[in-house]
Amino acid sequence: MPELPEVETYRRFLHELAVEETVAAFEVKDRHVLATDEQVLRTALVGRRITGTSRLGKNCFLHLSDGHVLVLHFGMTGDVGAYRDEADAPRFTRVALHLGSGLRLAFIDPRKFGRIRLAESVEAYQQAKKLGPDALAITTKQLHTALSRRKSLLKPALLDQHLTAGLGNWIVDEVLFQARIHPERVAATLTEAEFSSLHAAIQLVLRTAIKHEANYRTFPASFLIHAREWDDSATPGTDAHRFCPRHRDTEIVKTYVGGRATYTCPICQPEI
DNA sequence: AAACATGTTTCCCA
DNA sequence: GTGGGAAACATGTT
Repeated sequence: MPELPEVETYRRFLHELAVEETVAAFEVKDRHVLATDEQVLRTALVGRRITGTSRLGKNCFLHLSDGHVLVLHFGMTGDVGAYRDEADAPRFTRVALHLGSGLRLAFIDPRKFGRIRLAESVEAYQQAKKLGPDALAITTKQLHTALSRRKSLLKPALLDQHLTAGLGNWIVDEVLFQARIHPERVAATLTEAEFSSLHAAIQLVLRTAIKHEANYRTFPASFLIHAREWDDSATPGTDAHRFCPRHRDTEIVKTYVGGRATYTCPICQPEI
């Protein structure tokens, strides 16, 4: 789940519940998700106030009253939750922040690919991870500059968080479908018009997804996402799922690009 | 029951 | 340094 729109949705959830609250306790149920020493985290958190939240790409930040930030990265299966009684702790809660109000915020992560760490600042973290500009903030010009030096395939380039931060596998497929560009085009060969379409599609897909709180099933019918996982009307003997929203007779094709499952419409997104 | 999975990092190779 | 491919991580779902 956690690509940029999910993380933005989580951030808003945490913002409402946590800002102006004090951290009363830091409970670790599974150390595996900690990227900073447990005691260091506890010392940094307990007694501090949460002054605000922010997000960069797929990373969510809780700002602390001493200026440091708690960085949440949700890996592949991370989620957030809130509860009051231990008996109501969500399944797979790995870490819980107990707030002064008595509410407990859960960092939920079945597969434990997510990480919690402390950073000096958002900027310090961005530098350490060499993260590019947020995918919602990147300009057409910045996108153009970054991609026009790339000889790699377009899809892997867009997934590279150093280039721009926040795009994940599902979003990139949707963006490329909306922009009508094939994922295996060489990044540097896009035309001016294609760079513009690409930028517009990134904005459209991210804004739409955030508006729907990343609840993919409620996305517009014009989105490719509906032809994915939950739509298991695949034609027997093929790897296709359903049909292109624009060409009702054309089956969406599943391939692998850069090792990742990739869905395209062969008519909308002609190869090379 | 084997296959597949939304992310990131690392290693090996050209 | 650049880019590709595969593996590893840990575990749930189909």
